[in-house]
Amino acid sequence: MHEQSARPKRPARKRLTADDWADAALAALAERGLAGISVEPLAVRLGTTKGSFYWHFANRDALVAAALARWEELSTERIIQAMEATEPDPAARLGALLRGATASATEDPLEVRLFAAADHPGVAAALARVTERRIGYLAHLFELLGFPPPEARRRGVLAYTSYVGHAQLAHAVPGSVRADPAYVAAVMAALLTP
Amino acid sequence: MHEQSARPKRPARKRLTADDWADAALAALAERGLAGISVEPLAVRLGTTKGSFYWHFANRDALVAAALARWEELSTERIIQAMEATEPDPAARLGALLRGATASATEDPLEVRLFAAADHPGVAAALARVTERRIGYLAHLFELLGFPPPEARRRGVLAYTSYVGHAQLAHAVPGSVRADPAYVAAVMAALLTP
DNA sequence: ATGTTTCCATACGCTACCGTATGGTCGAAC
DNA sequence: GTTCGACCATACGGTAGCGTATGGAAACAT
Repeated sequence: MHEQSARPKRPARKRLTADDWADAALAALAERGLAGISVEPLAVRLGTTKGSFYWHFANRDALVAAALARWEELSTERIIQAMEATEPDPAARLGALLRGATASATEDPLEVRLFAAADHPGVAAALARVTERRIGYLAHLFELLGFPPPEARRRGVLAYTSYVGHAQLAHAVPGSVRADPAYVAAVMAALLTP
Repeated sequence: MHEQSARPKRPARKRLTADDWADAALAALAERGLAGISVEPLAVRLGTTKGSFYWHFANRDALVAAALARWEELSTERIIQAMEATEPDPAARLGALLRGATASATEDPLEVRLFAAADHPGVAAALARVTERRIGYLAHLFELLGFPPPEARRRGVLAYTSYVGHAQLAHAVPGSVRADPAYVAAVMAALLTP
């Protein structure tokens, strides 16, 4: 008790930025859902108090918005990376995309949490934008593969719904969708058959 | 104020049963998610008070369990009806199932709410049972269609994930998956191609 | 009609969280 | 080294919901 340097929290004993709060909010969102973005518990976790929070943000909803913006930014970054992945063949690119998506979906609960929180207007809006971008990109790939636009869109929707459903099941009913290396291949075959 | 017969609530002025509470809970779950199952608001809605509730149930979680049991019962009833539907051809039966499922999924938010609440152990358990029954039945149909068991299971999973994903998208991003009569047909074609 | 059982109303305390108010501290600019 | 503004701590009040306690009212049996 004779030295006050060691607070009971992490060594992080400096001042915080709004981004620090947004990152923590995004992490809490992934771990506990939208309700996990709560000011006081986050403050404890960051080793500070509400006083800090209400300096950087007007209210809780502003923090939610910041976390969503961060997610949207990251998710579009990813799609750009996927597009720039040196993989010229559309079919191969589609396969890599699907493999990567199903793999990361089983690990990362974030997107599942977002669907669970789609009641929130901000969440719904962010989801709408990201969904449209992704389905659009998938449809684009199917067009490159020779499908006419309406059919390409249908297949894009099918590919994306199966991804979303897979992610949901993987988190809600882990046993139902156990790792099967042949699964993605079967899905690909179904998606590519003319 | 001279006649006490007319309470401000509905004409329902009789005593309640546990099932009345369970039904109300299931409705609230569909409308507002798991958090919608809350004792005091439900009491208001039923024109009564917490006193009634805590007579019939030990606590909130018992009510959640009752609502889940009711859902599970209804959902299995439905699959039995679907199985007894006078439709001998497996492919036709599959098509009818898919059409009915995607149609009802866009209207009824209940299942989407359940996935959103899969953190709750009871919800997860109910979902697990229902999911396993449904995927099992789908796999059974694919076996009838001549696919070997592992492939039948894969296609059952694919069919079910696409249903779940479709339901999710329909509720979170209504615009993305607008009614397309050719959609189910395309999905069917993809699922049935050998 | 009276006593029992069943069912409900009300009041209370408790927890978790949001948001405000206000004063304190620390670092940088002068 | 004082001053000023950025940043944070603490105390406070408010809301929503869970669960308990206890006194009644309603239905039913006798």
